[in-house]
Amino acid sequence: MSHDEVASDVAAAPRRATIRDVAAHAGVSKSVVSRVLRDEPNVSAERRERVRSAMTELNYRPNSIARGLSESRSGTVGVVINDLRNPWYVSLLEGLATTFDAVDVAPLLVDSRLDHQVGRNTVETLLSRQVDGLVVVGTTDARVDVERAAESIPVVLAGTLEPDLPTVDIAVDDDHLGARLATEHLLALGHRRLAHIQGPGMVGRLRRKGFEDAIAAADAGVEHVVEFGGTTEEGGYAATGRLLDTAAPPTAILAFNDMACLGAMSAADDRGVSVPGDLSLIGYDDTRLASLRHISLTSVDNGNFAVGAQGAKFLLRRMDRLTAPQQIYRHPPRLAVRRTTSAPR
Amino acid sequence: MSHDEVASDVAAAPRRATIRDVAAHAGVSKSVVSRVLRDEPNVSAERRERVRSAMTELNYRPNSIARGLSESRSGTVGVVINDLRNPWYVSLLEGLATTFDAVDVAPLLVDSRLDHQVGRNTVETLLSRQVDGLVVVGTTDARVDVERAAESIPVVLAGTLEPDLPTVDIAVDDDHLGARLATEHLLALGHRRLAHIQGPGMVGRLRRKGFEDAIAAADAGVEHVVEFGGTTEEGGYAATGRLLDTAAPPTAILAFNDMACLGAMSAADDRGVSVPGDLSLIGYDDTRLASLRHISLTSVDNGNFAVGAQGAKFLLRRMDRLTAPQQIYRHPPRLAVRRTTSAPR
DNA sequence: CTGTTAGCGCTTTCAC
DNA sequence: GTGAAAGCGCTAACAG
Repeated sequence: MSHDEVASDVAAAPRRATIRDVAAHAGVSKSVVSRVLRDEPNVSAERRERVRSAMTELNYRPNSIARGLSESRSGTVGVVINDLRNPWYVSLLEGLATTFDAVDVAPLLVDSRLDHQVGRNTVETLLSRQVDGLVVVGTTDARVDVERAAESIPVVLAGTLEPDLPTVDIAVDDDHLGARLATEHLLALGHRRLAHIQGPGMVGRLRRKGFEDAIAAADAGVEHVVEFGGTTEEGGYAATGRLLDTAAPPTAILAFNDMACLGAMSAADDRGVSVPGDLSLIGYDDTRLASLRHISLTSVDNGNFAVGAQGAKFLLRRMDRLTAPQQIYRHPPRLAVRRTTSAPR
Repeated sequence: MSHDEVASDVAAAPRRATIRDVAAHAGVSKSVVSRVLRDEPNVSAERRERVRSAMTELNYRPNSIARGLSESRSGTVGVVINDLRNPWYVSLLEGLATTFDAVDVAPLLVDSRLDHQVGRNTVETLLSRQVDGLVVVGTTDARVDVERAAESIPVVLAGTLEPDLPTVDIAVDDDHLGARLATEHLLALGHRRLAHIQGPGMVGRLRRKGFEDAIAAADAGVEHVVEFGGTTEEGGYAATGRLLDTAAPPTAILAFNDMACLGAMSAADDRGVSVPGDLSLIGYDDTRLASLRHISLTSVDNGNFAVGAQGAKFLLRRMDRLTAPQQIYRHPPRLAVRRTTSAPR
């Protein structure tokens, strides 16, 4: 068969150089090239150099798919986030990415809410993509899928405590402590009528407990009330409405998160209740939102970068040893005091 | 060799069923299974059924890596975002993901700012992961890398106009129109001293042009000034400071984006300038931020979901035909009027 | 240290 | 219709 130019409008994309081409070019065998590629020791300095320069000359780039097939791993991990629109996860993701990058693992990010909308099973899709592990970021509604996944691949939770399985590691901030710190701050300012807007799941229960325990530890004479508000601005807005439209409204509110806290702020605005004059507010997560000047929310910094980084480390460890005993990391949170808290009038 | 149980703490993870197992189980050849897998026609109904049930029985899941190696494609595309912390891209991403999901392509999301920090080359990393294409979301600083990448794989720009290459498709909103709409709104309200906070790059220039053209088309007697402010809250804050601390400050400002607009809002707060009473403000992108009650920014909705969806379609098309002629999609923007604009005092 | 030889799980000819 | 055989680009034994 002659080597005539095939009629085609596609530029004759020069086939990528393969390990074989490099071997030929350097006058060695494939194996040597493979060894150089993986920085193995058993290669003479001279040939190593020869291979290296052959690689640059041919503009060689290893094919990670082929490698994956050989090593039966993909070099990717699935990162399941419930809803990308609430950006509390941003620095957690950065923590994950930084750690994974260092070992050449690529996170495959999926928004399970979105997947749900288009009717596909997030976890199943990731599994068929051969992800080497799974990071569940924040409360998930794909609980059973996660449990099933944990049977076949390493799974860690970051920023959530559920589902709590013996072979699933957990990296979170200490929600109980965070809520306690926030509440103590309010008590120290002199507030005596406090409210908490509770969020969902175990995290929600822990933050509530932290709130209540701080109050229980305080002098008597502190009133408190808990209202369910969820994770959204909307939820915080509604809950705060219910709290403020009472005979003796609270003088301070600890919200489940920053979004709900913003909702609380708006509810206060609507009623002419001044923040922090008439009402102190504390959020949770210390998102970028909280630090915007115009908002300037006092908020609990849950150290999400560290949580993400530790979650990634847990996963990497578990990738070596699927059934290792469960490890839990609780990051100590820190209160970031800004302009939505002050002493009560 | 005997089949003794090997001492191991790892649960004998039952090897995933392969196409071979399915074939054996169904009593057919690999080829038939492969055909069923890809919904090819030339398989008798009876055997097709047999293969199907063998698959379910064995809980078979195709290995996308192996498939990728065979078809020399990975089924992934790289999505390069400059900075995840400014969430203007969220719905653009949803548009991308929705379209890609439908054809089983997985977006590999990378934050080039973060990559830059850890000293790795975003585009190069993606290429070595064998992505089948590249989506550049928003202004990028990896311009030359993108240009190089465009030589070997399909590239589209979403929400940015640079680098403008003949084989790189573009999906954006019509920035000139968007800025014009916003400016006309201000003019219609009666404002006669307007300012614009300009952002970077071609998008920045277009929005500025839209601003200026709207004013040029208006009755005479409209003063205007442009101040560079960039994309961040910080930048908007500083620029607005400069604008307000003059003898005849503007009564309305069109900011480059919502973040800068929030900065503008804070600068106004600091000076006791009331919004919208003394100063009307318009953002751009209509992010989730803008619609938060407490913020309630008038903003230009750039239809990012549609932009993302169209960008994805462009890329899929180009994956069939790398050198197709350039296509450009300009989404018509829409002004979302909220509480930061009103007639001047 | 080096080269040879088998695969990894799938698609893709090409005969039958 | 169906099956056999030959890869995709790499890693991983195994002899030398």
